[in-house]
Amino acid sequence: MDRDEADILKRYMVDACVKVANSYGCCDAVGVLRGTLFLADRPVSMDELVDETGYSKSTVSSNMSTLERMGLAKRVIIPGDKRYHYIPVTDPDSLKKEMIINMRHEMQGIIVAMNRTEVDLRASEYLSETALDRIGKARSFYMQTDLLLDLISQYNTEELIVLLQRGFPEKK
Amino acid sequence: MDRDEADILKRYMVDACVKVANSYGCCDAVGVLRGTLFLADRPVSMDELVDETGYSKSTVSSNMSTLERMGLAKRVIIPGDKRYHYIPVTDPDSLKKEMIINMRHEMQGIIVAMNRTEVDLRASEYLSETALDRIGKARSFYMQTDLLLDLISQYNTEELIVLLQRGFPEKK
DNA sequence: AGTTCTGTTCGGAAATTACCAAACGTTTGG
DNA sequence: CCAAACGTTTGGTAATTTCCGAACAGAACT
Repeated sequence: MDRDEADILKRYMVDACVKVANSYGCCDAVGVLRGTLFLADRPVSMDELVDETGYSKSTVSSNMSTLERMGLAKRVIIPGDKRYHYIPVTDPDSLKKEMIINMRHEMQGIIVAMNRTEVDLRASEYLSETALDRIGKARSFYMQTDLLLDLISQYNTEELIVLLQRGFPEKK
Repeated sequence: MDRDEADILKRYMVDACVKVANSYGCCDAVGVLRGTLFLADRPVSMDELVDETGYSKSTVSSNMSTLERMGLAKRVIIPGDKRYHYIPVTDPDSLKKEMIINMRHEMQGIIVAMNRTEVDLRASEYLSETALDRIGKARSFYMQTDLLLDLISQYNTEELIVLLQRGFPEKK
């Protein structure tokens, strides 16, 4: 397969991955690498990624590390080859797990901030009831969502779909 | 309340909001504005936001627009004042709705990209079974997740928690 | 030991982004 | 219908980020 045709094939996936990466605050390279890896038909070495993406070795190295940290790529050992090779993480359970971990992390950051703010607010002589009230309500939302995410993580997606499609049988 | 004390009060919320904003790919200003708005005890005009955040009028204007577009702030009319005033969006249903819309949008972008890639792959003479298989599996994951999000959007959070805590009563 | 092949880290250049100030339309009030 | 107030848009600039190449450190093979 020549380079041009490969690039055409990769186009849509790479674009989509870049968008996703950006939405996570990552640079384009992370998305490009993820998309490239995804469409490879075997574990890919760093040189090959350098070759296929056109990025430098250092760029590929650092961005593959972030992909690894995000749980979206894994290193595998190819017997008889001392280089690292990467494979994309594609199994539903891992992807779902990562997704939920990220979201919960975000929720908990907000909750902590709200708790601290509430303490400060109460200690302040210029107490704003509105702000306190708003914090209370918003925090309970984030805590509920966090709890919900915890529950969601205890089922697999198929089970969740069944449960929610069934709904509340008692009320018609 | 003097400026210094106000800043101390705002600190945690603003920090948390900046983090959230960044995780959505937004610049710091969006987070600062959101946090400031959140802790205000009444609708806030643009000048006040300029005052409190230290950003210029143009920066506040454009970033409040994005906040509005994201469904995290709303404009309200104060009778007898021709200026716009902003209030934060804090009600659980709106926040949840926005969250789910964003996620589904992302899912659907990926699904479309995978469909296109699959067509291209099948049309290619260098057909990679591995890539095709991987696309199939990953797509079904994203489609399932999209379906799940749709189901989730049909309940409110309390209901979801009850449903999931109950689980499958038939199997013990 | 030395040599070659790894992958990571570091400093600087290039490109992008965020921000501001000024100019510009719009609306409100006189 | 003019004047003033308001908010948005538009270059230009400063700061950040991204990326590369070179230097570096570590392993494997000779």
